[in-house]
Amino acid sequence: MKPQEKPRYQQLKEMIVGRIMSGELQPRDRVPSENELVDAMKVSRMTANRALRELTDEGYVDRVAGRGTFVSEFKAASHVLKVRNIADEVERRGHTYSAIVHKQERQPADGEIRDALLVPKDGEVFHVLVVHQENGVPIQLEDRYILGAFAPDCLEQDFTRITPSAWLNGIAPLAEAEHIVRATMPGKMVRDRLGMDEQEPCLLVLRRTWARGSPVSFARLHHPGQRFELTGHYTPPGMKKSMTADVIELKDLQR
Amino acid sequence: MKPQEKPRYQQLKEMIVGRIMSGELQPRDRVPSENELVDAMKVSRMTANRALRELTDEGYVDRVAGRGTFVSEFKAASHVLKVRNIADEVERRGHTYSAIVHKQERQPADGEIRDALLVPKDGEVFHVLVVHQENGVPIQLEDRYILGAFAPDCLEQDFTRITPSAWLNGIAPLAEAEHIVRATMPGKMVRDRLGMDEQEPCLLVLRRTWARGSPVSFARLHHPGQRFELTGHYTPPGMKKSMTADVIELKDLQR
DNA sequence: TGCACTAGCCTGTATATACAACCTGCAGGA
DNA sequence: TCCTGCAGGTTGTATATACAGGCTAGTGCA
Repeated sequence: MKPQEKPRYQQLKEMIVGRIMSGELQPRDRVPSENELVDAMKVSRMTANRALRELTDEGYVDRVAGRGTFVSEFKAASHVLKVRNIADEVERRGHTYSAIVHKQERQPADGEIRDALLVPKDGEVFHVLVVHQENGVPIQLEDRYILGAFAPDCLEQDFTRITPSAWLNGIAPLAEAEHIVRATMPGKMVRDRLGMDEQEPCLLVLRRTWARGSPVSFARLHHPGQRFELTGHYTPPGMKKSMTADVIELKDLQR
Repeated sequence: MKPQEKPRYQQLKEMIVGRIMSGELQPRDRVPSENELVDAMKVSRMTANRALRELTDEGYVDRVAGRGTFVSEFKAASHVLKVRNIADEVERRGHTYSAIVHKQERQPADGEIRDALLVPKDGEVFHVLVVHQENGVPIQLEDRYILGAFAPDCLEQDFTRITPSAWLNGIAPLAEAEHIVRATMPGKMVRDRLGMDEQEPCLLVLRRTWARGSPVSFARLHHPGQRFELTGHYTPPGMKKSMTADVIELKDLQR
């Protein structure tokens, strides 16, 4: 190993993650086997094994003895700090999910949004305003801005059938996410759309996500404070084979 | 490898984690080196290496080439979903941390607390009520219950010098944690202790922690909504050597 | 046609070996 | 006395090899 070089197993990992992030390898696609990597990259099988094994631990790929190695379905971002897809949350509770799309339009990027998404000069963003409902009751107001260049066919999507977040995740795997959680008193617009009382506080989650190396979406997620909470559960890694993932999820208080 | 046996590297890992969890190995203690494990456990060096390397990834130990392997300072819980020690948070911002202890007393476990901590019959808990301050301004009201059997000398601690959470973490490493985040309107007691306005919402974090296999502490952490927020940052694992940890931290809005 | 079996690929684990880089403590020289 | 340099232990990486066990496709038999 030459001095300034990275370890070979690390090079292998970055090569494979690069192919996944660029979209060359799609979820469920087959990743080269250990022996193929041995031949192609001139490494020993143990080195290829280490690269693929670590990618498994990190959630990029799944391996099945006898079949091969495949790109994971939910990829990196589902691994550690996932805010679950709200439609899945609702259905997991056995309830009915529905959504109302209030806005879905193209607009020039203004100051705050332009900064958050690093929108290039005269670049555009899409603005989506959706109310998510559980059994017909509003539980989240999603106020989302999406980088125009990343998702050009945003206006053709039916966001009552797929949530914006799930749709974005399908375009390219999420590489990075930033969350801010605040307690606020909602303005009138938010209160009306969520059917909240005057005195009810609001749990506000700001979420910015990255893909392919740059921020692609920024969302303000408002939740009625009296009815919802975020929960997180942490268990130490590695000791159990079928570990429950560490997630932050939105939970119905059922009051 | 015999059929019903676990892999040897896994046995090694569990043996070492067992020693850490039981307190036999304390933070900063030296863990047996690879060659010592080779002799003691009759495995090859690569197998010992894999065990120790995975424990490093999982945050249990730190390794330094040339020196050895040592039990990590902050242990498992600091790894993924850490709510940082509030005193460290404040000092990291270059501000002055202080605390006021309002209550520090022994009491019988009542219904909700008894359930949360699985307190045995006629078991006791300690109740601690502390206001944490940044530059003299209250930023968190900590309302904590600690299992009596776990921390018998709780009443002798000076919680203006060490936070209850840091003290508990020193008794035994945290094995598991559960968080619930809510937006609420605070009651008068909370409002007064935190110096909040009537109309100001409260960011409430409920936190339950496990050690040695059972819950040991339950805390309600109230934060003034106008001044604080929780932030989380997620970056994909494994690609960078000096990765910023994924933490949820309490951030001063500096309004 | 239908079914059983096997060859061949795949992952999972384990070992022995090798070399580089790093750190500490100590011996020996200036 | 100070400090230089080396010996020995430690981790980090890489390779070659081996065997067990899971999966699949195709061969060949009934």
